[in-house]
Amino acid sequence: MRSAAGLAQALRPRVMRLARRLRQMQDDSLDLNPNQLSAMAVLLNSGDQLMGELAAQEKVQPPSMTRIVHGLEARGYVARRSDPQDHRRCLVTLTDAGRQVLLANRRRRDEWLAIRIAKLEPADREVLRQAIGVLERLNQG
Amino acid sequence: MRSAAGLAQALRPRVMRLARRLRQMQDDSLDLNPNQLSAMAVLLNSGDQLMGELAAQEKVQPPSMTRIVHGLEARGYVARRSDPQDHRRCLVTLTDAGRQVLLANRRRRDEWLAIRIAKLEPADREVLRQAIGVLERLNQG
DNA sequence: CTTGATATTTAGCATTGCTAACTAGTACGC
DNA sequence: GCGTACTAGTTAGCAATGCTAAATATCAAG
Repeated sequence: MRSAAGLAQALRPRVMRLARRLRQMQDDSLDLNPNQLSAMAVLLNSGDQLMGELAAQEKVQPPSMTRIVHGLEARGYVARRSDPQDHRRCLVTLTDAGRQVLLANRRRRDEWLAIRIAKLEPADREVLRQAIGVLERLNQG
Repeated sequence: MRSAAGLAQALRPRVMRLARRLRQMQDDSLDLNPNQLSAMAVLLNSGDQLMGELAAQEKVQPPSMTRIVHGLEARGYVARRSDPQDHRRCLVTLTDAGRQVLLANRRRRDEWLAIRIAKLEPADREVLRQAIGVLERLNQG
């Protein structure tokens, strides 16, 4: 079972299942939905963004991003200001409070996975370490 | 970076991203939503189910499963009959048409992944082959 | 045969995505 | 300059889909 097709058949359900469980971890006890969390992650990783850029990156339509950002703004996790060069544009910035909430949440999810990884054999961890690069190439290709 | 925490931090985003792309693949040109597809997968893997069992397995409330199954029944992908022993109960069965659609869809998604896997180096494929078992243990643990 | 429990469905609400239409700001040709 | 066309974002309203509460149908026990 080293053919690409065979590997795909075996890998897909396992990746999907792990992702589903990781996703379930993030909802508890946080008044942010997955979209809001995801938009904040873009701001953390790529810095301030225009509404349109955010919508494009998150693959939602502009009106949907308006709603998502409104929720974040109401909670004080992002701030908005109009672009001084072009007043049609609207720049969205992650606030310190937003950054803290996001990092805390990310840490919590990573912990859940880390605990499970810690229970594996050392050889299994070595496989995972190598898999990081492979997954990266798989996602980019 | 061999610690469980470090591995978790590196792996989580890559697994989530791959899963997101795999999920996006499945919607095109099929009149079934992810819930319906997932319910059919349960029927394929575990055989006929009661409405309640199906709802529990899919972690949705019974009324939601009613709606999901109605859609599948209207398309002829599942059949329902009341349990001969207990007429309150309702058994749901995958039809042949349903099985074919499900398998065709699964094949299509696997193909997308297989094409990407085929572009990797042989050494990378070997890592993936080993990762299958590791992921399995990670999901079970 | 009546009372209470169980499986499922129906009714109606909240959330969230979308498209279409609107508002505000910019840019270009005359 | 000024009107026309374009662009960024928002508002309005629809469709899909999750939920809870209440209704329906069936079973089980005294």
